[in-house]
Amino acid sequence: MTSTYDHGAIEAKWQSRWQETGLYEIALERVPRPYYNLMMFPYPSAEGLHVGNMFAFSGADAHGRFERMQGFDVFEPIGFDAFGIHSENFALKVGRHPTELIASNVRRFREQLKRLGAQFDWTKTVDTTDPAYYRWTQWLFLTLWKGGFAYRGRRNVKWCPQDLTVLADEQVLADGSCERCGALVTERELEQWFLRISAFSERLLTDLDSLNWSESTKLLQRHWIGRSQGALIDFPIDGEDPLRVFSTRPDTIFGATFMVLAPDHPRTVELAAPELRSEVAAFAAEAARRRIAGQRDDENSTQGMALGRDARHPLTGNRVPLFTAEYVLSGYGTGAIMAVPAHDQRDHAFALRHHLPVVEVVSGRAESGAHGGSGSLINSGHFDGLKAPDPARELVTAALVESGWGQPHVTYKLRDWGISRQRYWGPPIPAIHCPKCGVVPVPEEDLPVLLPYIEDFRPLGTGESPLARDPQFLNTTCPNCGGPAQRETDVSDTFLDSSWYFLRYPSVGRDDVAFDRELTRKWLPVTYYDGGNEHAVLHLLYSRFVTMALHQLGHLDFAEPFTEFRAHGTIVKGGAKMSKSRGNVVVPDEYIAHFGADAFRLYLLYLGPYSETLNFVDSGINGPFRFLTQLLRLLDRVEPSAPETAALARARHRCIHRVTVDTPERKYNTAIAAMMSFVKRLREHDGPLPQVAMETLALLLAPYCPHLAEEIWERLGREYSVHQQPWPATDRSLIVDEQVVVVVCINGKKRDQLVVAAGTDPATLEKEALSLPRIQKWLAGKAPERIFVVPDRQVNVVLAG
RNA sequence: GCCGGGGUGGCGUAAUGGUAGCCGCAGCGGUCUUAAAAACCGCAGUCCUAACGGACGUGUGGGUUCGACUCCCACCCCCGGCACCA
Repeated sequence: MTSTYDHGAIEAKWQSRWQETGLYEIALERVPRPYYNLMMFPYPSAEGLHVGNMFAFSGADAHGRFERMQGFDVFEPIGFDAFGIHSENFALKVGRHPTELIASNVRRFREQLKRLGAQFDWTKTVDTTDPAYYRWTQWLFLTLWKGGFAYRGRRNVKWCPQDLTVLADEQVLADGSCERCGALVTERELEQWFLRISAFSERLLTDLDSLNWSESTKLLQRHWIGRSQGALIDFPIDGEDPLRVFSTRPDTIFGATFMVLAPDHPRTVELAAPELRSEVAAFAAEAARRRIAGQRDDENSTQGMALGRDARHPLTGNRVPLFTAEYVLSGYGTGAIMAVPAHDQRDHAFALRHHLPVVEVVSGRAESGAHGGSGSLINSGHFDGLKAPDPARELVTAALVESGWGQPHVTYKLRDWGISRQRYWGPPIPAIHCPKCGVVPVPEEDLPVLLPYIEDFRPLGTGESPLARDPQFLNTTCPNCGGPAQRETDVSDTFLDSSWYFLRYPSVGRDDVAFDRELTRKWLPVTYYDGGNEHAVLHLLYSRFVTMALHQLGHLDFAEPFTEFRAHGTIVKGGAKMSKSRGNVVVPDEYIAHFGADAFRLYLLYLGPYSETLNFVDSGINGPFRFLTQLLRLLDRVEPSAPETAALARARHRCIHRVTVDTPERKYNTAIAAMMSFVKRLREHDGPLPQVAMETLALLLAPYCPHLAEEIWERLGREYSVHQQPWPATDRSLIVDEQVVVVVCINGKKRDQLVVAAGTDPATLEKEALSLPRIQKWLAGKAPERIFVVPDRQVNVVLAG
């Protein structure tokens, strides 16, 4: 009896069959046509896999399965990104130790992922908290360090003076207070590890042009890297070193009427007139408080004070007074600017408030406030009349270079990657602090540096990681001199774990190398990467950096890790992001239990275009579920000897065509709609159904509903497995209709229609259209002015008047 | 503020210069049933009309075109990212 859809039994049956036969285990060394189908591995939260994960994995898996049926040997691994502050904070909250908590989350995730029925190769899975993995994360760090890409530096961290702990940015509330105790958060400077991503700023930017990635993702990266071209300009100060500024518009230098230093610029207090120094220092402190709190409004963007001292304009020798103001940031350019109030809005607002002169140097309309500055230079000495910004920018820069006060310069917003975390739940950074030898790397043969089990893993009050609590861990000997030494107690950022996991997958199981040279050459770079744009600038950029560095150090043959990247959309409900506080979280398990994984996958992909934000509707899954039920029931009507009518053949090939075109373009929704239409057509068909119709449906459905496709394939008497079959071919001669409806319009409005053979010539169409009684009536004896004929589509009769 | 992505029936969406609303959801009517569920058949943008038919209709206003959801200009709203980056 085939008429009931027992999805539970069907899905369990095929999942165990796949496992028994190792259908998705790829012989990585041997297979001839490697295709590395990667999706972003999940962070195993306590809530379990959410709908967003299910959606992404369904889409990415449909892609992988489709490519497999195109003849590729598709390697599709999955893993767990299980270290990190999120996990640790959650463990703190529920009062359990992350070691056991995360392990149980991972177990749950495995089960859920298996129920989804994706073609994951479970023999090649990765868990970032496994010493067999993080040993190589530590190796990566050492390799980068030895290669000159890691260094120690000082950076401010957010610090709660009451809890005596380092805070993550998201633990600071909008008013600058600690989310736990409400105390005002301050900053504290700590010595930390940095990775020199800025070494590749230019390459990370220019490579984007040739990468086959979603444009939306590339745009986010370009923005984040933030390249600006301009000049460094020195303004001399009597009796002091000159003050250096960066400007993207050196051509407006004649309009520089004052200068501004960031409150925390190292020279702000030093350059202030002696009687103002304490006041300037107080201002800087207050500015720092507001900056930590993330407070910014129009009021404090014009807040600032004079330093009581002047610089000199390098080209005119005029006096230019110095100020400090909050709107100038220490972290960008040189932390000081030449202010051109006529052509910069912020400078203009500041000048108004502090009654400073505004000198226009670019002609053009300036109705109110500053204008952007394109036009011709004025008030600029012998540069007057030059077109600005270009070519004036270049000529003024040249003059500055000649005078010795300037040089061309490119700056980037991208800053080096700070990887130190003063926390517990991460891989220990493999460094040793020796009083004699300084900071020395842990020898590679001593890896992994195991994360010790520490009962009390709460952050310490010293700004150090809780690992400092464990004397057994802390105290060691220097690998260099053999004397007593202490281990680095910070752990590394989770993003370091995920910056290289794709390199590991093919080499899982190898305990002698992070990644095998031959396997890596064969399988990487990743053929296709599917992921969310929330990782566009962190994970995806860090992975590119790590790959570039390893390439430069001779460990990889390629510099870019992901040949093709496609961003998927997000699932929302009621137009809003799902969140516990909104109470609109969908628990996928219930849907899968009730409708089956196939129906759930189909529903998620049918919701709309894969790359867009999509709205989850509770009852929506009924449609795809009914479709699968009907499809299964059609099997009862198959007679192997039944011939395929011409009309059915056309419908079938149209369906093949749509699914074949739409699937690789990730238009899963329209591909599914095409299959639904074909099933509808079969249901309306009188008499027995030809076997080929159902076989085709099984093949087309295989990427979307892998279990039911197998079931149908088997019930049709075909050999296991449907997923090893070649994709069906489209007969292009059959994808157009024999007869077409041609709409007849008067002045663009539909008035009647013709049914004619496809390909009828325009002259005939025109003649037949005009002879229609209804059209005759509209013409009312008048002659048409013009007639437009679109073959197989439309005849538009234009009447005067 | 800047940069993206959107705005189409009650809802999710389809159509990127040629019949707007494919495919679904929810709804309504019917068949079957003691009944309900399931299943199956049918209706369904809005307004006018007894009907034939007609008018209007893709965020708003303009434009290009024989013809515009689609292209151009201006604006409004929603979502996401960045946010004093000189």
